[in-house]
Amino acid sequence: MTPYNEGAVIYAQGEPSGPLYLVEYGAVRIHRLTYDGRRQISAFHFAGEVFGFEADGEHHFYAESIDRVGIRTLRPFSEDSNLEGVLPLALQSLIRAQEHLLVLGRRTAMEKVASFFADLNVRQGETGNVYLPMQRSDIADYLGLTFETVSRMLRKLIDARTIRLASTKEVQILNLEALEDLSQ
Amino acid sequence: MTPYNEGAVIYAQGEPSGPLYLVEYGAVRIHRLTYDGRRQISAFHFAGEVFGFEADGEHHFYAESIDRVGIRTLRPFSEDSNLEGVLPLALQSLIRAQEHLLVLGRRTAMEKVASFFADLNVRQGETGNVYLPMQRSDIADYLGLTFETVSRMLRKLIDARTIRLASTKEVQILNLEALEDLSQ
DNA sequence: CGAGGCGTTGATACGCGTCAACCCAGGTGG
DNA sequence: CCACCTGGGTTGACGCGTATCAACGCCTCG
Repeated sequence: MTPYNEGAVIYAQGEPSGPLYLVEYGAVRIHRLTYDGRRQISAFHFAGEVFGFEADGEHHFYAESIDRVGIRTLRPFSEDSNLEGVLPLALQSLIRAQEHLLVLGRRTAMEKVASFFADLNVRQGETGNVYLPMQRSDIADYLGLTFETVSRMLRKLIDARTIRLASTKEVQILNLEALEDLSQ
Repeated sequence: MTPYNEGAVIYAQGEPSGPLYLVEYGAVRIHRLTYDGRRQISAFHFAGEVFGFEADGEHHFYAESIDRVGIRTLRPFSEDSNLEGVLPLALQSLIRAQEHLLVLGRRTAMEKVASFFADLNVRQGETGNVYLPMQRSDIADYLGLTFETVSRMLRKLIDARTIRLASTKEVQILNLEALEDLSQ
């Protein structure tokens, strides 16, 4: 198990790929930059999730730690391990990417932010308390928005008593039904 | 090998999944509808490509033929076939989905349309002639735009002598470099 | 105490969506 | 064989939602 401090590069675009990575604790962002500095975050990964799939032996994205992270390396392609379990994990990543396509392509800013919180709530155990280790600009780059717009949507959700901010990194869901209606 | 006429449903959201599907000829669209009628096309598939991956035994998208299509069914999960080849195919789908995320999240309408043509050009053999079996609204729903905007971007590309329309369904690329510059 | 990074809020601009009119090609029926 | 109809595509006028630009507050760290 390897620990990383926040903001560390776990792998970079262009590096050779190989192992898979299991998040033991903390959060990771997967992203890519365009020539002109725009950034798209394609995924966040939390404890228990696996990332690092590549088709051709080379990483096409950056993986960076968001907070303090523990990563275990899996080597499913070495001779002494099974390929059995890999396909379901890859399919899980595919499903997530496809769901994200729906959000990016056909949702308003409000719907994007609402569905982001609804998704995190499910992935964090449906406690109604969502932890946001990433900063606003990370959320924006994940949802295809600006951080100002993310901030404004938060304000609207707060004013509507749908959520509450315990701190800038902790969201309490006050009205899950309303949130899910917005997420569609 | 099963032939389908245009507009046929190959599988529907909610149906049990199982086999994979190999396109022998023609084109297929994979899409989903939102409660309020908006549609997101997550992928197009052309001859030689495989689709139909699901994580949990159920289809979460619709697969429909765009024109006349021939489909071969693959049953990699039956006992007499190999699972070997499936992972690379699944990873290919994952890569495509991730690339598409970049396009949907951080590109202008012009860049989306340009990168769509550049992508089709590559997938159709880089001949400089791109065949568009799908209608404008399909392209729009794939790129997260309206069909009017797609039409307007076409007009701009034509006026800039970047492409030419041989017919509404045939694009000739006149200036590949310019197209790729727009695609990033 | 000062500086810098992150977040919020406000004013304004603009890209794309919406709505509407029109064109064109293909198919059908008289 | 032509008139008509229908659906897909194009183009234009306008409005809205989100980006952009800017100011400011707060917290952390030196």
